Amino acid sequence: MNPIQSLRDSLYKTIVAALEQAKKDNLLEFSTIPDFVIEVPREKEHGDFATNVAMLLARQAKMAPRKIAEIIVAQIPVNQAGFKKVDIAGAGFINFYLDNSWLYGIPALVQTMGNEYGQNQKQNIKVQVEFVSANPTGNLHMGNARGGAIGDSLANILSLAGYDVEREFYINDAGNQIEIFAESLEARYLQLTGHDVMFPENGYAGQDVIDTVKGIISRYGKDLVVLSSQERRQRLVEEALQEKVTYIAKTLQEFGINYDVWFSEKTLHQAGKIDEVIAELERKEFVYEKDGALWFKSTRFGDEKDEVLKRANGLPTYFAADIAYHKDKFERGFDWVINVWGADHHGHIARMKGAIQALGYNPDQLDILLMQLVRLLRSGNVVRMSKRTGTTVSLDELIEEVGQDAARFIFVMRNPDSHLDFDMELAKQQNQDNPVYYVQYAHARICSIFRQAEAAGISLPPVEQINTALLKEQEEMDLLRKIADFPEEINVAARTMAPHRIARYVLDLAGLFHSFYNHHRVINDNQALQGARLLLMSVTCTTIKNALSVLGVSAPEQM
RNA sequence: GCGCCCGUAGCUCAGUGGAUAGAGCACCGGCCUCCGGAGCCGGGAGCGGAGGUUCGAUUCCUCUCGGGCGUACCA
Repeated sequence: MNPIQSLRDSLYKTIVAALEQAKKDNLLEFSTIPDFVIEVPREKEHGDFATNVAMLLARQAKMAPRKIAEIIVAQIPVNQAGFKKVDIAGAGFINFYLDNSWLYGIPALVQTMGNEYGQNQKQNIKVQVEFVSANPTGNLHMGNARGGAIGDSLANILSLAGYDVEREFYINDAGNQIEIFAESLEARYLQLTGHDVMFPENGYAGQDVIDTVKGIISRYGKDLVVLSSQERRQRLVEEALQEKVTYIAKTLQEFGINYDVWFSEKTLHQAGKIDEVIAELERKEFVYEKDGALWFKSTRFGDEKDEVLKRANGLPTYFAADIAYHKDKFERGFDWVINVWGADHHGHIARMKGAIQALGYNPDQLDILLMQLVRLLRSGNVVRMSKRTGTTVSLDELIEEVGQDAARFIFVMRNPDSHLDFDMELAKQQNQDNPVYYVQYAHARICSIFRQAEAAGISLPPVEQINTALLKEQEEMDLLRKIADFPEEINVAARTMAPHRIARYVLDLAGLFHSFYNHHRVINDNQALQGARLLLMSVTCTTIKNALSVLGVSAPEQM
C-alpha cells in the first residue's frame, strides 16, 4: 500500500479525463497526451501536487501554457471530496491542494501494517542482486564492506518495492588467481614443514595465508609433502577455499547479510559451460583468432577494444567465465540482473553488456551499480594498505571496532557514485557527529515516551477510538506527511538503485520527530489529543524502525 | 592519449528537466521546575568555466579546467 502513489494515480486519471473532455468540447487541440509528470512541489505554497501538462501541451495546442491550464482546470471537479483548491501558477503549473483527510488516514494504515509498512504491491518481477563476490583468497576489505552494505540494502529495498529478490555471491574459485593462490599455499606449506623453497613472485604474501596453512598443518601434519605437486596444490587449495568461503560467509552474516545463492565459478568450468558459451559466440560470429588466442568482438558493442576469451595457452579468461556466468543468470529467468561492482571494474561493463547482447539477451535487463572506492581515514589521515595483511582494516575488524550499525549506515549514506572517506574516529563516536545515533536516539526516545506512559497507567487506545484529526500542529502534519512518503521513497530508491535515499529519508524523519518532541507534549491532560499523539508516536517509531531495518541497522529501545 | 565517475556553503554531502538549490559539521546567539539536551530554535555563504538543446538546466549535449579510477592473453 502506497498512499502517495494512489493519490498520484487518481490525480492522473482526473487530469486525463479533463484533457479528453476539453478536446471533445473543442476547447483544446492535441493529438497525443504528452508524457507529463505529477510531482510533489518543493515549496509547500505550491500545493500538495503539481503538474506540468499545460506547458508540455503548448506546442501541440498552439496556445499559451497558462491559457491551457485554465481550460484544464475548468474541467476538474474541484468540489469533489479531498480537494481544497486547484491553482494555476508560474509558467503554467497546475497546483493541486488537498484537504488533510488523506493524511489522517495514514496512522491507521501504518498501525495495521506494522513491520510491513513500506511494502508496495507485489509485481511478479524476478530480480537478482549480486554483490561483494570477493575473491576467496583473502580477507574482506573496506570496498567489500561498502558493496555489502549497498547490495544488501538495495536488495531489501527492491523487495519492499514489490520485486522477488535473490541475493547472490559469486565465488571466484577457479582461474589464474586460484592457480597463484595454490602456488602460494604450497610454498608456505613446504616452508612451514621445513623445506627451503622460493615464494612465488606474485604470490599471496599475506599473514592470513600463512595462518591458513598452519591450520592445515595442524590437521594433516606433513602428510601432503609426499604427494605430487599437483595433488598437493589441489588438496591445499580445496582446504583453503573452504575455510575462506566459510569465513567470508560468517563475516557477512555478522554484517547482517545473508545470501540466497553462493555460486561457484568452478562449477561452470567443470560443466563445460565456458567452452559452450565460447562456441555459441563463435557460431554467432562474434569471435576471431589472433596471435593464437580467441577474441570477442566487443568493439561491435561500443567497447574500446576487443577482449580475449581464450588465451594462447588454451585457458579461458575471467571474462569468458563471466559471460558463461551471466548467461546462466539469464537462463535462470531473472527479469532484472543487478551487479554491484567497484569502480575499478568499470571497464568491464561495456563488454559484459555486449556479450549479453551477442547471446541474444536484452542488455538493458543487466544493470551494473558502480560504486566508487573507499578511503579509510584515522584522525584525518589516510590509512595505507598493509603489506602484511593485504588490507587496511578488514571487515571483521571494522565490525569489531565500530559496530555493524554505524558501519552499515555510513557506507550506505552516500551516493554510490561518490567517493567515500570512511573516518574510523567519526564512526566510533557516540555523539551528534555520528548520524546513525541521531536516528537511533529518536527511536529510543519514542520508546521512552511509551515507558513513561505505561508507568503512569496510560496506554495507546485502539486505533478506531482515536481521532487523528486532532493533530493540527505544523510539526504533527509534517511528521504525518513524511511517514506517508515512506513507501513511495522505497519505490524511487528501488527504481533508481539508490539505497542512500533511505538513509537520508530516515535522517529527515528523525529530525521531524525531534522537532515535534521539543514543541509538544505527548503525555498531557487532554485525553483525546494524547491518544492521537500516542498513535502518531507509535507510527513514527514503526516507520523509523522499518527504514533502519532496510539498511541493516538496529533500532534500540534504549541507548 | 582514450574511456568511466566526481567537481554544489569554510568542511562532508543531498538534490526523479521545473517555481525562492537543501542537510549535517564548524562558527555565533538562544531553549530543560515539564515525556531522554545523543535534542530543539535562530543567524551567512554556493551549482568549476564556456557554449548548446528547452517555455524552463545543478540536472541533458558539446568543449574546457581540476580530482579519482580504468585502459593485461589479471581478476
